[in-house]
Amino acid sequence: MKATRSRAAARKDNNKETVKPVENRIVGKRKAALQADKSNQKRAKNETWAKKDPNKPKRPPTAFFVFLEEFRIIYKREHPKVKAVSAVGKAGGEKWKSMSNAEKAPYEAKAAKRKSEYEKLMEAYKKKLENTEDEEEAESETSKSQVNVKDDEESEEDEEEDEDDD
DNA sequence: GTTTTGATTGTTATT
DNA sequence: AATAACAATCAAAAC
Repeated sequence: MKATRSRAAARKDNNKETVKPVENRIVGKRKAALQADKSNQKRAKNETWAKKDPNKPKRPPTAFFVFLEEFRIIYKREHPKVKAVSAVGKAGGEKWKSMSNAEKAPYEAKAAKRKSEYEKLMEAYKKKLENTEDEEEAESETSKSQVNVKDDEESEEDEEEDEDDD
């Protein structure tokens, strides 16, 4: 199935996400863009790639994924020999469907919490972008009523660079 | 040697 | 509204 190279390859080809329509509806057959992302970051420094968000908040894990994280550990304990991620995925999916809403409740709750954090991160992320991208600030609100004269202290502290450890 | 793929479902994002 | 894309994972496969 090389046809399903997904945007992962496209990303390395072009920083732009050339979202090409999947074959038909094979949704569960493409991802792995995270690993490439790591390399992309490195490459971004070397090349003019740019367009790489260092701290872009990723989508919050769904209840299923939260459950999977736990299930993975269990599965590995039961099948220490299994090294295929697909195996856990399959088993997890099967079990997930076997669970009742009550069982999924805690996972959904956690997922919901993650979502909240995601939104918050997204907000901060957007703010950062504006700050970074704002080259010229149009100050045209002279006659308008500026109410932001309070205190706009921006929390800029997370600026740790990724150092490579040998 | 580095990059990609594989598999699951749910949720976010875009159209 | 609907559909596409992506969220983790880790080792093997592919290039």
